[in-house]
Amino acid sequence: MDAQDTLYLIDGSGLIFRAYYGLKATMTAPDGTPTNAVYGFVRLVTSLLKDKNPAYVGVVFDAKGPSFRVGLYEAYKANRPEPPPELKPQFLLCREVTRALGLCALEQQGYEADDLIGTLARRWTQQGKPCLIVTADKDMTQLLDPLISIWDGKDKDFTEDYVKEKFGVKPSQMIDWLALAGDSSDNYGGVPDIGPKTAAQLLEKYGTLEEVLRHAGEVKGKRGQNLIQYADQARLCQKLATIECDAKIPFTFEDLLVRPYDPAELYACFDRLGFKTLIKEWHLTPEAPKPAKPAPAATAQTHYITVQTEEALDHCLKCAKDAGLLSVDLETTGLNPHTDHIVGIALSWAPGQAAYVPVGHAVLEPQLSLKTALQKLKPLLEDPAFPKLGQNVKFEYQMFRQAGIDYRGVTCDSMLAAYLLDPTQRKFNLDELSLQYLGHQMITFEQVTGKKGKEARFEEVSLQKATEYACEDADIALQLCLLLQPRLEQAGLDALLQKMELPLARILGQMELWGIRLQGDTLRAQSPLFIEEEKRLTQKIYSLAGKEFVIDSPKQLSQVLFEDLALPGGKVSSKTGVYSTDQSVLEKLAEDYPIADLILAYRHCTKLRSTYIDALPALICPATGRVHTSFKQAATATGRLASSDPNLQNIPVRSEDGRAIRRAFVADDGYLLLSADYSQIELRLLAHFSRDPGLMQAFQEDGDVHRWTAALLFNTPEPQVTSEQRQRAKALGFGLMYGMSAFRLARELNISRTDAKELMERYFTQFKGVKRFVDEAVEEARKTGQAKTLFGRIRALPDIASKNFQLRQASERLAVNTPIQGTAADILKIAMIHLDERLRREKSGARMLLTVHDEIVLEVPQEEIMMVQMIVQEEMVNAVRLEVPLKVSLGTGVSWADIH
DNA sequence: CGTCGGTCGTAC
DNA sequence: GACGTACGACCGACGT
Repeated sequence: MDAQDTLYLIDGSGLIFRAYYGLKATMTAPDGTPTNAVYGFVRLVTSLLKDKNPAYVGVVFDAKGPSFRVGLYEAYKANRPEPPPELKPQFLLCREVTRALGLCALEQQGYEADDLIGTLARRWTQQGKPCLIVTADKDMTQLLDPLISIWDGKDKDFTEDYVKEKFGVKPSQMIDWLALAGDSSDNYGGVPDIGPKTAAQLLEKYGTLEEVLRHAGEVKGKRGQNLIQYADQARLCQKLATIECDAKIPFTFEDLLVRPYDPAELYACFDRLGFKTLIKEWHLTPEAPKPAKPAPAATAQTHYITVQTEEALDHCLKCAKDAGLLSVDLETTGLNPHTDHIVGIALSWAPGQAAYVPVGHAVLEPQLSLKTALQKLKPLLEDPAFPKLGQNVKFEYQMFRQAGIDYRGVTCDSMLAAYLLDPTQRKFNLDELSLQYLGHQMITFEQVTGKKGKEARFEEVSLQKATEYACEDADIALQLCLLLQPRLEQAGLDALLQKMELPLARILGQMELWGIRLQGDTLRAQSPLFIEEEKRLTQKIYSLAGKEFVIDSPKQLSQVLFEDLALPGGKVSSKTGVYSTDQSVLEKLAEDYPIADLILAYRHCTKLRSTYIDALPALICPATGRVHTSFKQAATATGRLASSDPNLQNIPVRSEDGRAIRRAFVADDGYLLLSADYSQIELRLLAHFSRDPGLMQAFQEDGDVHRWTAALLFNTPEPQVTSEQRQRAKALGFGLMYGMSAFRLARELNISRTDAKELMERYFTQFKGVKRFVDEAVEEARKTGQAKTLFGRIRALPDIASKNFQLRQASERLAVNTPIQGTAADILKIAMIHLDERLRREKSGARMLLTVHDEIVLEVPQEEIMMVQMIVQEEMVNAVRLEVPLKVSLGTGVSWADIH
């Protein structure tokens, strides 16, 4: 279905009412006029415009004055109360804003909105074109037919099945159903004693109202009598419920064409209503419209073609070979490489030049088969010497791999390039990058499919539309790569892209494809136990609190603890003014008040259950029985990876209950899990960067670094260091890397601020190199405006010289922490790349599955376990040469819990 | 009614 | 206010 062919009819009056009651009535324009209904209405209409990009829209309102139905029945809508005074002025405002948006506002004396909608919808669909009605009014379902569909403006489609399920009748019986059951909002009663259920039963049996009335004698009891007595009333109601589809109206469809809006007028309109967020979203300004700004780099002229023959594909390949590069973008049925498949391949070889090769669209036009297309493309795709470009090439790598192609020779990924240039940026999707770097607004997926999110099926899109969309993706990715490559080289980041991020993308793609085996039943069995425990704790907490409340709500909990029970509350949030109820506060309270302990236990239970026990089994891929996390390579400010869906980088390990969750992660049959993690990598990096002799020696001796530090710090022989001294040394070490304050250290160690301050000073006196490193890191950041890792990865620190003390201090902490955390991330990435290469060379059957910041998890054939342990250790330890040795600890087991 | 920020807790 | 990097569940205010 093509959005441009569709007529959209919006039931303005009905939606205004819904918006009014749905949104709180506290919103007002600067002049005091209530605006909640207008706001809801505008939100709906604007999102429709954005998502569907329609050509024809009518926004239909009830006319003032009586409708023709009053002539049929005096009391029609008589008991409907006047709209509330806060709503009344909003009707006119909605009409105004409709016009300001370039849409037609329709109304006609004597008719209700329904009649205009019915009439327009029928006339439009007579031309064989589809119509979508946006309304929340169930009465409208009588209009449903193959070309007329109804959407409630939120999440429901009023399909025939939906009507059948909800009301028990077919859409064509809706009028008769209303006639029998009545409609209180329109003040017609139908037949007494007959409600929705009975009406549906009768119509199921007899088909129509007239047939029901004819068989009234067969209906038992009072209802039968009433059917006879009130037959005429029912017939009248039938007339009232019938939407007039042949209204005399002066409009033509040309009136419904969406006109370009006048930005200045729209600004004035939104401004008067006080819709600030909308002004921002639409980039409106009070000035007259500027001429559309030319995109700085995006090519204005585009030549996109659809490839439907082998000859045409050959031609594209020749173009690519002549150009010496190829940008590739796949269109698929979805994002899961295990269950989804390729429906088309977009290729671009020069800015503005692209081709789309559809191979699996559910349309009648001729297409090449996937097999044919891939056969032709394979040599180029697998040629490591022929440069390929793309956006998020990890995905292409995965999809190609599932289709039997070993995608190689990628020399640029626009997402990764942009990430290296500025890793603090929020988003790296193609749309954002296009807007940011090329000043070009791309077509949205919704505009192409005409639908939102899940229901959208790219394979059903016409080849013409698909070509526009897919070619743009490949084209823009190519343009971005051409633009970003030189900038990378300029910034000295090219090697990181070529030698680190691009090779890693391939490995991550492979790791995600493997996934890790998860025993869902093991987890599912635990859920009821946790729920039981939660119930028990809940009751105990209620009884101690003396009332029931939502324990999960920090606000309510704080009220109970610190106001009702008047416990000593400490921290107060600056933003919300609520007493904190976090772990540290509750732990303090727990010394004296048992309720705090119970709440801690409750939190522990609900956390584990909702975040892991209930969530994880749902993410097991039915095709593989394993969970396939998504590793995000462009997510963190420091260069670390992130994991989501599920996040496998925060699976519990510290508590016993938590470890039970790790027990569900197991090796495949015949395999063992092998986990290798860098020991103290960040502290070792601190030693490396600072060249501090004391710290370096601690690692060279390969003992207990915290004990060693404590010995130096407290001037005590190592064996006599107390556990408290060791704990303090440990907290200091970590605190330093994070730029800790004396305040925090004091809290951590439960000592006074003065003692903490003195401790820190002692540390800096003893470890002079560390002090020097911290100062130099800050100084360097101030000079360059950025922090840098050992391998040249950068992070901009715009606030490093800020006059705002807080901002500046935060940046100074980042200046110290980012090189350490980021270098650790770099080292792990290098180790992964070396390890992958080595396992390949040794023809090992071991598979890398996960990585958790300083850890790599592999699945290893049992018979290879000894060899692979050696290999992993070697590659990790030798990933890089530092002033101090790297150390790796290894563990193996059937489950992930067996290892740590 | 949807979105989004705040708080909390898990990991390294 | 007051130690870095993430993801995500949940609540509840916001929008004007």
